[in-house]
Amino acid sequence: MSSSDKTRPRPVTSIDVAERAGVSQSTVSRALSGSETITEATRRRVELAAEELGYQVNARAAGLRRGETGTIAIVVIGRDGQGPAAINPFYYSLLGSTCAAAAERGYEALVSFQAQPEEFFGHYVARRQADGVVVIGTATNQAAWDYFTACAKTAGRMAFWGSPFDDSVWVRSDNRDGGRLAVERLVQGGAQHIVFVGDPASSQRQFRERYEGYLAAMEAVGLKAGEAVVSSGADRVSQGRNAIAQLADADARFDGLFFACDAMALGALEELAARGIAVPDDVGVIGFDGLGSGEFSAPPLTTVEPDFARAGQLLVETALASEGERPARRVPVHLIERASVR
Amino acid sequence: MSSSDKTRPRPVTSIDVAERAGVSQSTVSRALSGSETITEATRRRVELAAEELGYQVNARAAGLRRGETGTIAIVVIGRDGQGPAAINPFYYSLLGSTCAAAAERGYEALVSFQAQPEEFFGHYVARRQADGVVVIGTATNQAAWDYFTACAKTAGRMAFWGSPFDDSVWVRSDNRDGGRLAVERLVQGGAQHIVFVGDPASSQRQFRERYEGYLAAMEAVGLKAGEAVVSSGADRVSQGRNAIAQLADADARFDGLFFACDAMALGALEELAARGIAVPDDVGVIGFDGLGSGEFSAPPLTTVEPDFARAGQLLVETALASEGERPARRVPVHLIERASVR
DNA sequence: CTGAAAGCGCTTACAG
DNA sequence: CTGAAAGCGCTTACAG
Repeated sequence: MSSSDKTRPRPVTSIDVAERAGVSQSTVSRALSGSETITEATRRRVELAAEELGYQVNARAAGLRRGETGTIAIVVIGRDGQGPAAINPFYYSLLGSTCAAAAERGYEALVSFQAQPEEFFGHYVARRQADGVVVIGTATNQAAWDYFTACAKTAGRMAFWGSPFDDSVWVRSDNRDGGRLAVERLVQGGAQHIVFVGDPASSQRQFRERYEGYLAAMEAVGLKAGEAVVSSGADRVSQGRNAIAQLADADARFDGLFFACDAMALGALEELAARGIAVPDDVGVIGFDGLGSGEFSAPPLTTVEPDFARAGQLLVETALASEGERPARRVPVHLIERASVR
Repeated sequence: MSSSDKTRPRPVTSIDVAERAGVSQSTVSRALSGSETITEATRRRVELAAEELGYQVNARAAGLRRGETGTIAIVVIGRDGQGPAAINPFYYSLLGSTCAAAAERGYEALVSFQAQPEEFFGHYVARRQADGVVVIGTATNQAAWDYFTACAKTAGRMAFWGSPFDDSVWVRSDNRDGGRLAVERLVQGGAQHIVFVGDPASSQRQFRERYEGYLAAMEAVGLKAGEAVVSSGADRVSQGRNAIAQLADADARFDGLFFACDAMALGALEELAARGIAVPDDVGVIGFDGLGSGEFSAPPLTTVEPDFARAGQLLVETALASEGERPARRVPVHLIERASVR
């Protein structure tokens, strides 16, 4: 009685299947792994036995023998001291598409959220838990990026989204093209005085690229570009809010606003409304990231979105690439029209 | 040359460490796993050798021997035919806190997104890839839930959030309490004619519980409860929009609206604005889920939010519980005050 | 086409 | 306290 309580049912092994099918263990292995060198009849017999016994091959044992893990590790970096609730939804979308991309290539995804130094861990490949690791998440957690960048040096097989280091193996949006898209759309909506909001010196390296895209596009359309507006704030949303306050207080002239990310744009939309500045009539607004929240803002936020599916694929490909290989690293972007530009 | 191209560096094993430290493999194992029965000096020597060689224990081999995986599988069910981009952000939050809860208990999280029947897979425990599995995601994918419910019958060690089956091993919000919170807050804001929007017969079983909470609370405060408003639509957002249209077209009288989920409330907010019905002045609105998008809607959406951290913990605990155990299954909820109620 | 045997890299009784 | 040996459940040369 007490013994039936604590004993889990012994898992069925390939030996059990072999016995039932009246073949050897090797044959079971071959039959179930789809080896060519097996009679159709034998295969059928084995499959039947496996089915009857509810047998599933022990992935760990198989992997150990084969030397591959069939797994990719995905670590999502959070802000120090904050839980997964504080993760920017952008990274959740990216996580989702990276998992999907892994599955597409037949890999499992081992996911972890890491925010504090005590919990940093990146040696999945050395520990043979994964064949590669992709790191995504906030660029603001300096300690985390230092850690993972060091990991990459010794371990290899890592791919980054949002790394503050230009020399690491990153995958990024085509940010310059995004800048162009935004500026052209704003101009088309009638804007002449277009301001870029975001810190080009941010640890989020992509911000600078977006600013450069803005610069190039402004020049191309013959408009005068301005300095980037840099505002402070605990998070992106309040940075966006503060940027508007800053602009208004300085009596700056603007009829188009391009934000380095949607979270800032969303904060800005609030502040704009609070100050009675009409969007899109007084000013056109475009963000970057394609956040779902922008669908419900007032007005809904027009934004530049990276191709998430492609981003996931590139991240996985890069993490799995062997020494010499270097897959594409730029993810195409497109404009999502909502209602914050005329 | 070509050989150096293809050979990955041979991973260092515990035998290498043993050799370097001048001890046996057993001793390495004991030293590194924190066994009591080891001299401090020996342990130090082994640790040093391991460090110098960059050794990490092969998790797969260790797990195979130990018989545990140290992993929990998390499957996120999506709408049939749609990718991870279409996942309700609520489930991303839940995914995040479930991963965090797993990590807290020292488990890794193996995550997969499953939407189409061809990709359904739940035998992680049988395959020895995980010690338990938690399933979350849309209740609308009937085929998926049928599949996983069947899995649970044979496999055990599964925990569900959002299952359309009342008899499965689920974890849910304290929905009745949520209903009470919403009604009381609406009443406090001056509402008298409070309508519940959502289908009590929905595959999302929690909707019915929220309706029941509404019913009980209405009675408790001495107000007349109405039938639930059920509207059609491809997704929750349009269902919310349509509910308002329905209500307005029927000239219904209402000054308080309680939605079965935030996505519906968000759609409703749009439709309300389009019809010139002022929130919160003409009508108070409360949703359910704590979606981040509600922070940016006009007005920001007051909502009932489950304790995500607790939800993750309960899900993990339940998936890991052995035969007889039955951990708590109700997650407490609280009201997030934003601005859609006076 | 199939089987017997070795071995993937650990951990854990079993001795000493 | 430490070592030699067995074994976790597979897969894959190696024979036949």
